[in-house]
Amino acid sequence: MVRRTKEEAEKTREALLDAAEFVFLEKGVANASLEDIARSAGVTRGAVYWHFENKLALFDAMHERVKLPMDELFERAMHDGDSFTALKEVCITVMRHLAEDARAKRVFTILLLKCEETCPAQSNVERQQQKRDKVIQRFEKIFTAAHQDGKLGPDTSPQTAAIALHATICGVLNDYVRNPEVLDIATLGPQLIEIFFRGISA
Amino acid sequence: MVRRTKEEAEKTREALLDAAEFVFLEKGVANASLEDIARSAGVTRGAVYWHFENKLALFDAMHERVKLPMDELFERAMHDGDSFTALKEVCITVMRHLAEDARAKRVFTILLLKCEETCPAQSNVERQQQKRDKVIQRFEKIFTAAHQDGKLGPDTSPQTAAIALHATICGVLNDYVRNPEVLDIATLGPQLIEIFFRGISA
DNA sequence: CTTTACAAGCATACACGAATGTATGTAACC
DNA sequence: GGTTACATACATTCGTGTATGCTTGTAAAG
Repeated sequence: MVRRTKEEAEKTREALLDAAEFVFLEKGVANASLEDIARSAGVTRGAVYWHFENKLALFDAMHERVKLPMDELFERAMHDGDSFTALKEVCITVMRHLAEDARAKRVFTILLLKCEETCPAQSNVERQQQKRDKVIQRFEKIFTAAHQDGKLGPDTSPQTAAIALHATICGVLNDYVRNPEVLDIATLGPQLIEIFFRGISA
Repeated sequence: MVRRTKEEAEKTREALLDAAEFVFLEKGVANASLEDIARSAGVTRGAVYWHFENKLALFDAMHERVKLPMDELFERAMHDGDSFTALKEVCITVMRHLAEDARAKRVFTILLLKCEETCPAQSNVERQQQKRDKVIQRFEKIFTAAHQDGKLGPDTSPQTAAIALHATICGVLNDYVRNPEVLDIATLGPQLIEIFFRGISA
């Protein structure tokens, strides 16, 4: 059955991206064939190669369709004020958002568990690194301000606190995608953030 | 050139496992062919199929050759006493060990970044889950004792503390393998553990 | 102490399927 | 009538698994 109008073609594209999420999640990116994805979307490989150049392009399109925790963390940490408590709120909001946005959760899980980082030159890995650095830099700025206000503990530098917060958040998200049914991030996330900030406070 | 004696055959086996580590690290598990690994070890695929049944068996053998952080964490947390400070030391020791043991670091990196978790029924994933549960249970026991001694903060349950500690450790290790040259785990690991324990203490 | 048979430890050759990329066909829209 | 949006068909590559060949250690037999 041929999609005729432009809107129907767009539907096919979206269906392919949706199918990619589920197939990648189930079989892993490397082990999933374009045939699998096409069939899951109710079309053939012809449709896939019409909309996307190849598997990598499909993967990238799927990736760019969602806003992942680290993107959101950076954006919100930029705009939502510099205060200590505001940063806490941002962290909690980002975690909660991942639990609520099923699509973001799927793609994030794929990136963490179902996808190999091949050569470091891969655009995916590079961008990931840059995001990480930006987030940590942003954290460091906020913690430096807090440090000057005497809010930080005496033996914790702003830089250490920034890297530590990033590691903590990554840890929670990591544990969450590995057992989403056990670890309830909506309640445990805030608690862990609370523990962390208590640990670095004066 | 044919390896003749039993010892030389064992050398070939070890060379294959070593080669597997480096090739998997570089190209990812799925993208690495047995041809790649054999050539990297200076032999042909014939040697690979003589020593191992297939790629999965080779992967498992490589995996079982090392002791990874979670194994060590469980063992040491079992034997090294139940005290609060002892647990801190255990966490730090485990982190430091990963930085020092190049082979363990390689395999751990492969498991985290270079290997897709395919079907959940895979033995690898299951064992990983069981280790995680055991470690957390062990943590919970120690924290329960600390709670009864009044060492724990009033609003943090032993269970929460256990999961939180696990997430924190995973976060550090995760960040470490992603940028080993930036994040110096030998100095930052202990600091983060310190922050965490300060956060949960009364 | 030599000879011989056999198996270990690989290398080489071959068959096979699976996935990819492309080329072509085809129907409907504009 | 041409282009869009696919389906279908084809060629090619790549990796796997297996079968076979070859060389050497090794142990039993004489």
